[in-house]
Amino acid sequence: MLSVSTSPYHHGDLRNALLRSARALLERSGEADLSLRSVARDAGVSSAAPYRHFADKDELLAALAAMGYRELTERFGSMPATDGALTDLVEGFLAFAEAEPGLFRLMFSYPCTRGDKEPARAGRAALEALQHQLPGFSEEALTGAWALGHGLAALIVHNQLSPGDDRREYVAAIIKAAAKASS
Amino acid sequence: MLSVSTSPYHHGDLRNALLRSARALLERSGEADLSLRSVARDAGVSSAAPYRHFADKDELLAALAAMGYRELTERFGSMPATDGALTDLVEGFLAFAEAEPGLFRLMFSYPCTRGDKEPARAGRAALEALQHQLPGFSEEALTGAWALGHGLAALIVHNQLSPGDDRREYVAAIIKAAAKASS
DNA sequence: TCGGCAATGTGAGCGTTGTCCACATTCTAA
DNA sequence: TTAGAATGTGGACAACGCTCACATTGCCGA
Repeated sequence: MLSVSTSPYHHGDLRNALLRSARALLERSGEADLSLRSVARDAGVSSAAPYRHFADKDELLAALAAMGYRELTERFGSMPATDGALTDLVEGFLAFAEAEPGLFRLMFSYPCTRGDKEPARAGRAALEALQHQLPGFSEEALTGAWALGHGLAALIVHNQLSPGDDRREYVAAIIKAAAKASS
Repeated sequence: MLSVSTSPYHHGDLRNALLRSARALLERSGEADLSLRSVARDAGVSSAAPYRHFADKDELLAALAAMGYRELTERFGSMPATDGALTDLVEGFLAFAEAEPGLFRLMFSYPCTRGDKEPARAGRAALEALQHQLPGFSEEALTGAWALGHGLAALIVHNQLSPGDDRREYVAAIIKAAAKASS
């Protein structure tokens, strides 16, 4: 056969291709329109193919969420442990949520009623990694910063809050105000 | 006719009945299994009936989320404006999320890309109501407490954190630690 | 009082989805 | 080389969101 580029029967790296497609579709069309079939279409395979790599749709989403947590951890990994680290931590959440709101929403709304699911583990791992990376801060302080970052980012992603021009300054102001009010 | 209790053709209060059914199913089976058809079944009507009261499924969920925000506001409405108000505020989130995790998740994961949707408005309204109820605190402090409450509750709902026996003390410790670390 | 219209409910049906199945193709190790 | 594991296909099924034409009921003006 001289046919130039008939796609081979076996894809070669379908699992990652599906994750990439899903991630792109998530940002482009939103979670509601993210069907397994559309992911398969985007990756150029049949609608049954994904089941060779993920038990069900949920498992694909879980892998995507876990991927997000790992990248969030990396982002924090390159953070200096200075005095403003907690502000940087919160600000990092906002930057992440702004860059990929779809993935952010998926990560933090994934229903993990059973604690053994992958995203829950990945989330805990991210929190624990943070404790290693910033040993100067107490566990409570880091948990608080994590929660504050998540909460602020969620408010912004959901259009209930819009920080001004300087996001970092805004975050610092909120932390300072809350700290003063609760002292 | 002597038939004792044939349900009448017209329900009478179907809209609220649907909301009640949806809310119950949300807690019992989770959001993934919450179909408009199952809500209709639970309310004892045909699967097309809900469309006389909600434009689509999304609108029902939006109404449910808005309802949640109103109840959250009420909860905070009866809060004394003492020194520990911010801790109470955060703790209120945790209590709400614990009581109805399904509704909590729906409220805070509802995709409001367009800012004019009802839940986004209800969320903003709740935040603004808080500023009226606790005039002694700055807007930044209240926003921070709101975000921290949301974030901590999400961590707990998603099984990534389990506070000890005394939740309020735990919250206070986190606020104090974060405040100290960022001072 | 009655007649008609708006409001509200029904059942059937369309297109899409998640998932499974039997089968086809390719890769790999013995 | 060849058997079996891995990976892909097309077709099917039930459930879903949603729409339509039609049925039933409540209510208001003549």
